[in-house]
Order: sequence, then C-alpha cells, then structure tokens
Amino acid sequence: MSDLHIYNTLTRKKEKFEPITEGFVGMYVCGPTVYSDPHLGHAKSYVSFDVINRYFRYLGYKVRYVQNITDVGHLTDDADQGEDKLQKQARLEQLEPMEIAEKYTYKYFKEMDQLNILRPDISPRASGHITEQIQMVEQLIEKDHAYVADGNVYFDVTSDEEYGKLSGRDLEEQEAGVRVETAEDKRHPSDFALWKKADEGHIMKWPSPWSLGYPGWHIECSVMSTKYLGENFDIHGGGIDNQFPHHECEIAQSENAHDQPFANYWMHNNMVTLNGQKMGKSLGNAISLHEFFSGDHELLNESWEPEVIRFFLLQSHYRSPTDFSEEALSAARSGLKNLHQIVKTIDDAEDGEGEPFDLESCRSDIESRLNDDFNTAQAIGQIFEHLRPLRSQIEDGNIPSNIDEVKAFIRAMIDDVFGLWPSKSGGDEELTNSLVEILLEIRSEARENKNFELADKIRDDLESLGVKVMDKPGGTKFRIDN
RNA sequence: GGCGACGUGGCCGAGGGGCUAGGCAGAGGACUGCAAAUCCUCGUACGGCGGUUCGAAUCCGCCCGUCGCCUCCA
Repeated sequence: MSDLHIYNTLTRKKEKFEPITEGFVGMYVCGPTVYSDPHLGHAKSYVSFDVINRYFRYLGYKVRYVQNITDVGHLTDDADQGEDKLQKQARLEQLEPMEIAEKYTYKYFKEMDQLNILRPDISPRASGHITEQIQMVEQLIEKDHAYVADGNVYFDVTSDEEYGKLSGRDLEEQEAGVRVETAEDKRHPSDFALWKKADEGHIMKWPSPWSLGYPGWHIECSVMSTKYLGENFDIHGGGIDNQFPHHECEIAQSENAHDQPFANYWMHNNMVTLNGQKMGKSLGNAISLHEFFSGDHELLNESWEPEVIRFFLLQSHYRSPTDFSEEALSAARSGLKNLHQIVKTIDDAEDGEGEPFDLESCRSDIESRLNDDFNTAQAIGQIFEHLRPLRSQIEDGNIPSNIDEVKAFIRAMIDDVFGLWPSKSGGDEELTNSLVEILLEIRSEARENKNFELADKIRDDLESLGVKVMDKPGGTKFRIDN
C-alpha cells in the first residue's frame, strides 16, 4: 500500500487519505478533562495519535495538531445532570477549580513528556473559549437547531436527520433503551446541553444571554476545532468511548451550525484493560501512569519505564484493545532492549565498504505497514525483520557501503516516528568508558594468565553495576545498561 | 434490552480463503576457560459445532466466552 489509508469510523472503511489542502494536515484529538491523574488509557490514546502525528510529519506534511484541555463543563453525572468534575475535585482537595485545572494540566503534560509524546501545536482550554461557545450556541438557536428552557439551552436532535450517523444509532431505538433519568425540561431524551444554568454554589460560571451558567461538554470541541482548524478539517480523533455521545454531538452541532461537513476522517483508538479488566476506581485497579513509572502501587511488583509502556502500546494496533499485565510488559521490555542494542550497533558502525544494505525494501516494508492505517505492530515486526540481519552483517565486519544513508533512515523511523530511540546516557560517558576499558585490560591479562578467579570477579563486579561484559571473537566488548 | 468488537501456539500480538508476521519465553547446536552476547535450527496455533468451497484460522449460521458503548471516561 503506497498511499496512506485511514480507517474512518464515519464510513466504517479504510479510505485513502486526501488532505483538504495539499501538504497540510489539520488534526484535532480530544484531550483530557484535567481533574485527576493521567492513566494508561490516556497513554494509549495519546501515544497512538502521537505516532500518527509524527508519521504525517515524516511523510512531509505540515501538521497542525490541536488537542483541547477540558477544564469546565464536564459533569460527573449522566444526562446533563450532576456536578462539574473539576468543581467536585476542588471541593475534595480544598482548592479553587482553576487550581485543580492547572495542577492536573501540568501533571498531564509532564507524564506525556515522559512517554516521549510530542506536545500538540495548540492546547486550547475550554474556559478560555467561553465567548466563542456562546456565539456558536446563538447560531444554533437562530437556525432552530436549539431551544432555550429555563436558562438552559439544548440541542434539538430531532432537527438533525443525520444524528447518529457516526455511532450507528437511531433515535427511536435509543428511546426504548434509555435507562437514565433525563432532565425534565428537555423535549427529547437525547437532546443534549449546549449551555447550562448554574445551580447555587456552582463556582465556574459566566454570563450569557440565557443565564449565568457554563457551556455543555460537547460544544467546546466543536468551537475549538473550528477556531484553529476551520469549519471543515481533516482528522478528528479520540478514544472509542467518546464516539457516542461526545463525537456524535460534536458533529451535530458543527454541521448544523456551519452547513458543511465537520471532520473528514474520524479515528478512534480502542480501550485499555488491566489484567483483563476494565480499569475503574470502584474496581480498585485504577493505576495512574505515575504509579506505573514508580512501581508504587500494590498491584505492581516493579516499576515500568515510560518507554517500555510506549513500546508495548505500539506493538498492538491502535484500534485493538490493549490488555496490560506485568508479564506482557516484561516481554515488551526485553524486546525493546534488544531493539535498542540492534540500533546501537548499527548507529555505531562507520566507514562501510561492504555490500550495500537494501534500504529501499526495508523502507517500503515499514512504510507500507504504516500506510495501512498506521499498523505500528506490523511495522515493528518489519523493523526487526530487516535490522537483525543488518546487525549480523555489521558484526561480521562487513559494514554496508551505504551505512550513512541507512543510519539516517533508521533514526528518522525509530526516533522521529516511533519515538523509541535509545535513551541518552548521562554525562561523563567518556570517563566511564575509559575506566571500564582499564578494568577490562586488567581482566584480559588475568585471563591470559589463566587467573579466571580474578577475571570473573571483575566481570561479576562490573555486572552488578550494570556493565555487561561480553567476550567476543574480536575481543571483549561491554555495554552499560541503565 | 439495543448496538458493536473480539476469542490466534507457554505469554503478548499482527494477519485474514491456499503462500514465514513479529516480540518474549523455551529446546537443540555453533562460539566461549566458564558465562554473556550473537548466529543457526526447532513450534505447523487460530473458542466450540455445523455449513459454503477443490481448499477455512480467514466467508456464513448457531452456541460458548471476553470486552466495550448505550451513563462520566482516552
């Protein structure tokens, strides 16, 4: 597959990607509601879209990647009832809602940074776009797609004959199955809030033509995507759990307000489970990313490096569910370590005069997998497939004549696209290397004198410091693992 | 109850009518003072029962099981 194809949730098919403007990609991905610690689900979603973002750039597209920060309007309860999530957390932590937003926004970025996720080009806050949200609600009222009821404004789903097209639902069936109480001032149970009047005690509220209140959850994404990407843009992504109602509502609002298609391609990543179970606070298995990184949770036996989690996620497809277990992570950790060693051997090779490496077939085998709806799992398979023999060739001293070109490609793919380049070792690298070499010289002498006791002691002691010693045919080599 | 996805060798995980995925773990061998590392070789797997077909893990039906959405979640 030489052209990039994307599975579009809207059409339930893989489609060739054709940008609205040649050479440019506008991508909006639903960001976090910043009221608690980031967890594995965030990791899966944002690692997936990170590689998508990176691959577009690799292909030469100029990407504008927008990801919102939801800091208002997301209610704890269903059917447009209940408390604002941030306000509730603020009460629990005895902080201002905006302190909660800032605190968890910082945490979010910090942990996404650790996962080596490139930051979005724009991270707009919902609370910073209240004016625009009010304007859009006004537009919808003018066009008779929304109505005011006692200071609340609801979107009228019956005014949109396409409502349900993303999630494949129809309104009549929905009604029968509705098992949540709905706000009594709605005309139709599936109508959703565009603006809510603030209850007494509600802290985050703004004046509007209808009431002192706050925006509904869905409207922020419609507004911010449009503001930064236009009324019609290329890609809208997010977790599959947001397909309904969130994304369905976004489409309804945007297309009825603007009378044109909203996003051309809808992409949804699948969910994460932990030991086969959905994560949830009530199940006691909600482990935050921070806890994974530190190992500080009763369900964890050890800590897991962000890079291992990233690699593990990329070994499955973004549209498949991912089950986390320490056994699976452990296998991923070994695999990643091997990949790092392979890459390092290649990257250290210089001045080749041997048979050239078949870079074109390597490149096309990897790219074709990514072009097929970003199949990172297969692409990683191809990386191993091509790079293992290359390492062998190099270790045999037969360094390919096109080694520089090969190195550039590997860096572009593994570092720039996958974000899995070997981690940088700290300073003093040269000194450490020299010291280890001195020890190994002593060890060589000991071995020549058949003083294996001393030789093995040096090796064991170095090993306990994370320095692996390997006696290869061409001489002793070492590797520092940390 | 409605909608949808999935069930692949010891584990993870792609694929998807006949053609090697890959990773981890494991076995044997080469190499080694012993190791480690590396290299070579090895698994004939697709939930169950039927059906379609020359041929099914891949298509169809039923059943079993898991998961998700329908309610906040990425």
